[in-house]
Amino acid sequence: MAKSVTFPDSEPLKEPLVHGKKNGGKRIDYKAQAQRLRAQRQALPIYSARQAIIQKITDNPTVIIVGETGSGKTTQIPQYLLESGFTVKGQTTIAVTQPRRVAATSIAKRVAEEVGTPLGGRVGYTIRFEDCSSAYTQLRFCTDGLLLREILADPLLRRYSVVVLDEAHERTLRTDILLGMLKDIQRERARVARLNRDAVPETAEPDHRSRGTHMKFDNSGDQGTSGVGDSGTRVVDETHGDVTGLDDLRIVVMSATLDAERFSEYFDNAPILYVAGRQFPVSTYYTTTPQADYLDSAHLAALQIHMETPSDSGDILVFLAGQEDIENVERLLVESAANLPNGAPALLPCPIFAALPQAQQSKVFDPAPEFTRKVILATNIAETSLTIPGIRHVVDSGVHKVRGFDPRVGESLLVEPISKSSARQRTGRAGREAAGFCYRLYTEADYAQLAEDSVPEIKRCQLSMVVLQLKASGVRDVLKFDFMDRPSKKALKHALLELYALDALDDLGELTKLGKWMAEFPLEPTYAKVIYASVSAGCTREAIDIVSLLSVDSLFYVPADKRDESNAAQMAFRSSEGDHLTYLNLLRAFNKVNGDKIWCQEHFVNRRNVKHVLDVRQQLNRLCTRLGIDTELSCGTDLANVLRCFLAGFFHNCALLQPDGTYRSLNGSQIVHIHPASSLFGKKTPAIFFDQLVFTNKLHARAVSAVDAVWIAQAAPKLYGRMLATSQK
DNA sequence: GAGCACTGC
Repeated sequence: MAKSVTFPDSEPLKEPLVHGKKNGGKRIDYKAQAQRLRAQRQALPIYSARQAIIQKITDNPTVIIVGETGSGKTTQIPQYLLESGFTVKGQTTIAVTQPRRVAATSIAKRVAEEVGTPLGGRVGYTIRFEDCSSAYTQLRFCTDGLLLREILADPLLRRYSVVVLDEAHERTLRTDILLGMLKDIQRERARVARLNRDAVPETAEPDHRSRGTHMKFDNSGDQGTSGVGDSGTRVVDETHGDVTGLDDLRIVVMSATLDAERFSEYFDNAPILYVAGRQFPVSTYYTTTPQADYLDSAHLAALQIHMETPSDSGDILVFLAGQEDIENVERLLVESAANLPNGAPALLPCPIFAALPQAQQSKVFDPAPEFTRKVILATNIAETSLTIPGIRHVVDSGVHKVRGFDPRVGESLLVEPISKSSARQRTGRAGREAAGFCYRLYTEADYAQLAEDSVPEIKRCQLSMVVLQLKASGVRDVLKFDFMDRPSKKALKHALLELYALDALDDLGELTKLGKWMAEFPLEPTYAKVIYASVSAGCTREAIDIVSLLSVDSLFYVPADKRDESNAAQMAFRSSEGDHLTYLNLLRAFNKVNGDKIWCQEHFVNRRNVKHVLDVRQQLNRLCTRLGIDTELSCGTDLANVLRCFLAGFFHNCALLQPDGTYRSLNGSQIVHIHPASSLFGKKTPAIFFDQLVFTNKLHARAVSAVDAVWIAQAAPKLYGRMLATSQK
């Protein structure tokens, strides 16, 4: 388990009281512990709405719950369902999804304590790489991505009686797909539930089970009527086979902001329940004039707050767009901190962003020394993913970096204005422990111009994996799929064409055998295709290694002030063939020293990310073994073989060196630049392929390797056969 | 000469 002090967005959680079955050799009295927590539970704002919530969920297939920050919805509603017999021990489970892994685990721990059972028993969690649940689990917390993959194996989600989607307002890619699929599943479950009710003989039970009344509610939770075995009548459905005893699926959508109307409309006008929260007031200030340089303004604002408010009035949190911004403001603040007037309290800048190694990330959670105030310089990571205690002042630059995708121009990563809901979320970070202050580095008129909500991820990302997953889950016409926010037709068609080119779809757009195989992998289809190609090429070992390595976005950490040192350290792993084999060298070296901490520091290796790589690798190995693939198949020293395999998936990501020294992409003829962090930067390699193409200030190819142009033609003869033949002349 | 944040049996 990652040891982090991160907690989910909504509720401040206490550290779990117990982690295992035993504590200092003594058995834990779970019941007594739950008893102690009862008063806390009953003091939560949501407690007074308990009956109303249970009633609404009883009476409606779908309910939308808007719970403000601090309402207790995340920990309490799942328990209300558990206490009210919405699940039958050994038969049905309640799933509660979270967008983030840490949230799923920390909430499960807390709820297990409140329920008074060991974690993994009645209350458990399941996330990728980690299953802490059992046959007894009736309340399962999981990530939304995990539930999504579960649908592939169980298209009707038979084991679940209720699915609770938490943090739905974040509209992550997975939440959006889940919304659409759950709506479908709910309809199908209602249909087979009717078949079951019709099949029950008159004598079994009088059929007064109109909508929502066919569940018994008692606190034991053991006597619900699932109907399994009730009548002995087997119910078989044309599309789903044996559906004996299968009941309706209830859906609870939980959201923090006021976009509940849209969720309600989407689920056939499902009722909305509002639950008040517990949040301290935050005074918000705007600048009177637009700021030309938000880095400068952020620096001055932080300094001004520090000088004009007592240093024990709480720390300062500054929201900036990215690593570069943060490092710049940090430099300015370090200078100012050194020149503070005599007797003034000290100022301690603390940067935090995802690419920062864990050890440095955790510094923002350390209490500041005496007479010192922390200024935390953060990206969006501090908006939802982690909550830093002690913040009373927020400085909001009004910008963030957004990943974008347009089928015509590809991926982009650009600085853009935030939305109003984002601005409110940032403001709220100042009022978690006491009344706070928020300084927006833009005018009130500018705020009024901001979009109400951010664009859902599904409208700004590549969709090939989404489409493959939908197809594999039985959605035949993805263009007609009921998305809550529909991606553009162009983006969907682009994904369909990509899958067709990868041989995952046939001429009719139906999933091929290979496509079904590819969907088994928790990978972008391109990577799954590489693994497939590696089997006949005899280099599965290396293909799995490299695909795993590409699953994290920074293997190295390059501090701004130690660039040369860091580059020199990385030279040890450099392969003249490019980044893919450089990464492979890094992995081998890492394994040789057993991931030694000091070694990682000396080589500027991001240890946490390489550990993640090892987890992914193990999972891929297991999956391949299950599919009958020999994962030890290795090409030894003939590593060119592996690169050739990558072209089976990445034939769209190739570029050729032009006489003028630039690279032009093979499919779009755009000028691409090798990313400066690449081992091929500045080298003149005739033909390259790359993992990603992202537009920032230029179109950058990230993770680049050298290949033979002939291999490209061989990998996609229909696309490039002629073009390459003519360019050779 | 440069990388927002997440996730996946």
